[in-house]
Amino acid sequence: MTTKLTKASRLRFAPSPTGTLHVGGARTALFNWLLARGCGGKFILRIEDTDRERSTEESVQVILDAMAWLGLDHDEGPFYQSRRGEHYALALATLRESGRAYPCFCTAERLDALRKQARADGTAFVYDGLCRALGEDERASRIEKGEPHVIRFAVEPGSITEFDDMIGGPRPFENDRLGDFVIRRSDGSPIYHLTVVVDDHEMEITHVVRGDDHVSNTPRQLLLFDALGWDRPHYAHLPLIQGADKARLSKRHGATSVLEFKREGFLPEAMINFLALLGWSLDAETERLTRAELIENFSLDRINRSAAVFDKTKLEWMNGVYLRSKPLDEVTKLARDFFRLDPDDALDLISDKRLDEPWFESIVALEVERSRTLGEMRRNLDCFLVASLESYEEKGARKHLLKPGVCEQLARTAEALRAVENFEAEGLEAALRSLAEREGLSFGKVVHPLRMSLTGRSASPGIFDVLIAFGRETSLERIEQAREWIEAQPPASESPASESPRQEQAR
RNA sequence: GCCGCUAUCGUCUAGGGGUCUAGGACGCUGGCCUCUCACGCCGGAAACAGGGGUUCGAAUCCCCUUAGCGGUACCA
Repeated sequence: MTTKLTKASRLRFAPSPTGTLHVGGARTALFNWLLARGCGGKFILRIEDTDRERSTEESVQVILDAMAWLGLDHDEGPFYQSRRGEHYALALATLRESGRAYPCFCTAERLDALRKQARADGTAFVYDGLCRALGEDERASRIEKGEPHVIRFAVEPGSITEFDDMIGGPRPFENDRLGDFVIRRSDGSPIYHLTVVVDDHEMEITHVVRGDDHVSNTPRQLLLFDALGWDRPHYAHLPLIQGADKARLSKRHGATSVLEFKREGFLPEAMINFLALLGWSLDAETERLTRAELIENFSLDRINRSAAVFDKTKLEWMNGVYLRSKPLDEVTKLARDFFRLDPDDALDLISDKRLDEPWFESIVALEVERSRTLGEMRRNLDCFLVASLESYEEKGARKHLLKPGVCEQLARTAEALRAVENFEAEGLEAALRSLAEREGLSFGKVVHPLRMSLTGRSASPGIFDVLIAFGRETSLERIEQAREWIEAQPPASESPASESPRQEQAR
């Protein structure tokens, strides 16, 4: 077995189903997947659900869904540790027979006391091996009596475990710091360290690539591999991902679950690209890499040794880049599916039907370059999808609608629009420009109130595009509604800034 | 507390003794484009944690300090 990855290499992702798949786990999965795909080896999915208290089926489903969304397909599995009890029991028996494991009857109270004492002494807690000294006869009789006990692994005192981390380099470890650790609970279930070792061996895992939080587990697992007489896999420990405050990523950092990003309208390919660049880089400038390029170029030796902060803003930028680079019909389909998927979204029947019309593609075209995610696009497109506007953006209304003369001017704008022969960009521009000229107004003074009337906002696609998207009839309707709204507003308050001339200037 | 890992712009990073007056990207910012917003384009501010060594020469090697993170379970 070599460090180099070959077609014979077998890697795995082994999450515990105790919550959602967060970006850290997703990155670990991605790195394993890239490595496997890059060398033509196998990628195995294993669900580590030996903790019956915390593992849930929903969580398993979430992991599966998230992996599928990201396109991280596995060649074998998913295997469930909860269904592999006999394999662990067998390994346990072997260890018992060879004398490398023994029953321990120490109570939680005694252990707690030892822990406190160690703390007081300024040293790390290590089990003192009390029960290791027990004779087989006593062990048998106490077990016979039904005394609760765990099984501990007997660590060779004074020994050293060393391994060469493919990312971190040589890591010698004093086994005395471990003490005889537990490998089976008093309820008879196996502990993680044992299950990983048994599974990694039986599934013939050659390279274990996992989070940095597992480094301290590695010596224990190595000890078990050795005691069982099995070959050790190679290890690579990935630096962790941190939140903006440099703390370990958690719920308080906002969206951290992969499926949350999906819900917000991120694209899996952008997610993959971004995650790959968290702790790994190809060179000094390459930012965008396709899946194929990642597979081809990804390698362990260009992985950073320091933790990276998850920067959502940059992810948003990258997602925008991907969105903009897609062909329009593809974005349209994505948008349509995304809009319909959102359970919180109350698209009425009429607009839902319109999602299938060519018209929908035309409005998507207007917002792609203004949207970084599909969610943002949904919000930007809202004014086109509702039957009528419910409100006007406050600041914009104050600036562009509630000014003297605007209401009347909108009436004349409406007239001009009614008179346009061909309701397309050229004709509309000519009409509005000549209107502005006749009125002695800047073009913007004509456009802004119109934009507010049509979209309810001060920012939108180009006004001609907006007019065309609505069509003459709806455009005129909205102008009329805006005029009614303006008239319904209480007269300008007596704030010094707005003063009297405003009313008088009204023509 | 103890053990371990890490330390380049706010963030992701390039850099592996001279080519570094430290490069790219996000973000921020000035400008151009312009009916607004975006997009795009052009410019700007912004970093080698601190202190000792080693060396003719240190962002690069070593040590210490500091800071952050991880681990310290009958969780995984």
